[in-house]
Amino acid sequence: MNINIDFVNKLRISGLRPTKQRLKICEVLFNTEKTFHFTVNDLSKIISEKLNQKISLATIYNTVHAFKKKGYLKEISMNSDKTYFDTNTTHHHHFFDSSTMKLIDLSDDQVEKIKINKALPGKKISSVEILVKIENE
Amino acid sequence: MNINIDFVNKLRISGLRPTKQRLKICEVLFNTEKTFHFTVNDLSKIISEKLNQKISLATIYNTVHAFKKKGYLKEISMNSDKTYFDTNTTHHHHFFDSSTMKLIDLSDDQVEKIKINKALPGKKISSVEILVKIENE
DNA sequence: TACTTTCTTTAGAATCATTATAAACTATAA
DNA sequence: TTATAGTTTATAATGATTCTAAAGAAAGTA
Repeated sequence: MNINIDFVNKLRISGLRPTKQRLKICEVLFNTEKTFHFTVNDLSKIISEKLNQKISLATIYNTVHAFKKKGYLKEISMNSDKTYFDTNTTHHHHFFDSSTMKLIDLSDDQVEKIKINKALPGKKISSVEILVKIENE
Repeated sequence: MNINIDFVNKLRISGLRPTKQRLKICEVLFNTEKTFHFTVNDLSKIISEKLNQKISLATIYNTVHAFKKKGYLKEISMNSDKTYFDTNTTHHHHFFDSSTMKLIDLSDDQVEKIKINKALPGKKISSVEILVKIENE
């Protein structure tokens, strides 16, 4: 499996030991054409149901947080009982469909430049995220 | 107290019975100059510690949700372990200061008009919210 | 290779916000 | 005053997330 060699290197470079649990999670998250949104519960189900593997929930939480810290995942800012993560770490925004409870990417160039005309002394902007809520017409 | 007469009327108009618990919560939330942000836990503390009153947590949850449903409160979209509410129900956005974990209003006219150049068939936009994360310089 | 250290994984317990339940209570209308 | 529908409440239940402490695995060193 040469796919995994990349992941092994990436993990090592990040200071994370390439354990088989982390490699499995890498495959699920980063071995796809398209980026996607997920909750820890989603990820856990993919691993146990689709791949028939057993990785402890605690490990999945640990790994997701470690990946987020390293910048390989983004946490999405929205109010929900669950926390959503995004494998698309480029700067972009989201639609949230209240009818289906699903997130949809809204790329940066599909939004006209946002200009914030308010400065807060001693503070700098670290991110600007738009959440567009949609519903059935 | 003529303040309360207003609240009694407002509650009645909204189809909510003006109970003493709801009136007390109205006073805390709406009897101030400035709007503010709070969590259910904050509100509960204000009532028990500052006002020395006892309102069940369940009632506070019920009331806050009822007020939100009627449009007297807004829920703020951001990822946090707690849910934040806002007594400012006009259309506006937020700064979230990661250093202090506090929300700051960003009024609509302090943001240049947002244009979303992506339409989703069969869906309509119900809200557009910007969250600007800031940190110490 | 053997040993040591440090990092990881794990099951299960603990925590914390929130919601559900069901009985007691209260506002309202007739 | 009485009946009814809406409310409050304590408490239990739920569900996501974090903590714990012990067992296991990777990396570094000789």
